[in-house]
Amino acid sequence: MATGRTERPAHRGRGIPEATVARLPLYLRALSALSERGVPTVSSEELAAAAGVNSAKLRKDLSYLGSYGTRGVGYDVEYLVYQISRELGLTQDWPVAIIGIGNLGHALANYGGFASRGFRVAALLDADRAVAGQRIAGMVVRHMDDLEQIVRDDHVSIGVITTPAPAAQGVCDRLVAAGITSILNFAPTVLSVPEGVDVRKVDLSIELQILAFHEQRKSTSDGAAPNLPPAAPGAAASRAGDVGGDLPEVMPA
Amino acid sequence: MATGRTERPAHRGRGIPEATVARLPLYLRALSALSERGVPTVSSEELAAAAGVNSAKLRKDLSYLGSYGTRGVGYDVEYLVYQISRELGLTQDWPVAIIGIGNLGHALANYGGFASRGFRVAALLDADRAVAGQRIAGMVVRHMDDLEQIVRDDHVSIGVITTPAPAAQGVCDRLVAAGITSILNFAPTVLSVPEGVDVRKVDLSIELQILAFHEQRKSTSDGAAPNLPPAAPGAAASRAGDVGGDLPEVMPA
DNA sequence: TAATGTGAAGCTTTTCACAGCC
DNA sequence: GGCTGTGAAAAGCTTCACATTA
Repeated sequence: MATGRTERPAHRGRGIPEATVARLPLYLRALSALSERGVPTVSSEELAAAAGVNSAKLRKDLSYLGSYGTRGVGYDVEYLVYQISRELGLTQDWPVAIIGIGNLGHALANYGGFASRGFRVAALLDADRAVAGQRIAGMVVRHMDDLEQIVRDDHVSIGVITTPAPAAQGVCDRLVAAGITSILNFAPTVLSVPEGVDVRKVDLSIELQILAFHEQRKSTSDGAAPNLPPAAPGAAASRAGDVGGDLPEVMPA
Repeated sequence: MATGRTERPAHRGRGIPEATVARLPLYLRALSALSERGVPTVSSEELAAAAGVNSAKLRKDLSYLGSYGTRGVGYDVEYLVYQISRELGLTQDWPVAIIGIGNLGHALANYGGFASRGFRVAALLDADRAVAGQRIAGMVVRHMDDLEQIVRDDHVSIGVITTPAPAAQGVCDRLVAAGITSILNFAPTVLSVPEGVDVRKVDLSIELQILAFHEQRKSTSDGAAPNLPPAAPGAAASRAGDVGGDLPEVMPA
């Protein structure tokens, strides 16, 4: 999410669009796969296909980083891996702390994908003293009391919040107070943070609801229902204003 | 409000912008909290604050659903909860299958947030016969062999893929062949699907990389480094200088 | 009077299409 | 000949500001 800061480093050619930044990791992943297969160069068409975007968009995106391709040939895979890694800041180490060691925190602690690109799980924390002390994924879970000290000593730069929703804002505030300016929030709640702190969220429930919206459209607009869903049992009952009268169970044409 | 009239809600049909759809769940969550606290009405200003957006955007978003507010007053909380729920398709039941019961699948199976809004975990599946048969979150894990039958018999409408990346496309293909048209993918890979199938992805590693990008900018553009990150291991510490790049060699992490 | 609903303006992102270069 | 890099057009999204209405 945008920092809201208006001041720009005034570097010529800087100012990569947010939408582009969000796709760079995708390109990087596709390039890494090519690299492992020993492929030396790749065209925008091929790379775009591997990343699931169209080639014009890919070329435009890459053009914000510089002119790293060769006309008539394509892009050097290794070179591009390096340039994107550098742009994303993956050539440095990013110690991460996971706060809230429930089911999800536990799963993330064991998730291999963390380590792969400069992200290193530096600490696991939990508010429950029964959890603190446990050994998970080769690390001892620390108690929340030590949060500030851990952030300082281990130079934690990214906090991952996997607590229950009610605890999330409090944890967030403490992270921010401890100097952390990048937070990944898995708790289903909106976090409010001061200017300059970036929060990104991962929200299962929101994703499902978006899918449901489109799924609903599919079965109502087509005559042919793919996997007909069973009728609704407990729907939100309307009070306040009889809703049923207006648009009762619409089935728009 | 809402009398028996069949006045069409302004933008019905193909009309609701994708960006708006993605925010409706956020509004719904904020409204549900208000509802539980017994708040009867809410202004766009208040609701927007609770959802973390600005009020003009909120009003515009809601206007795509219809004119559900009252000038001078605000929105009726219960009524709006119902309208958004209906628009999102949450007044019906959405049986979900989770495929791949590793750490993450396990965590999701136990995650309470599923059940809350019409999403019901109908089945857990795994390719490993040692996992199939186990009891998790009150359900018996089924073997992948039964996928097609389960999808059919339980009217599964959404597939959640939590397999390792290499297995994901195969699972996806089978889901699609079985008639599923909505997929939530947690595997770090691009899925290719035919037209008409919706895929949404949740990707931890991408989110972290986006955070890293902004974090890097902060420390290089500001004089004041918040939590100074330790220098990279072997990486060429090329700072914000542009192109210049040579180094066709990679710098993996 | 207070707060919605919405044209219009301003931005951002995507797509097009082709000049330029290897 | 093939493919990148990029202006320009189109589409999509956000914000403004105010007429409108309960």
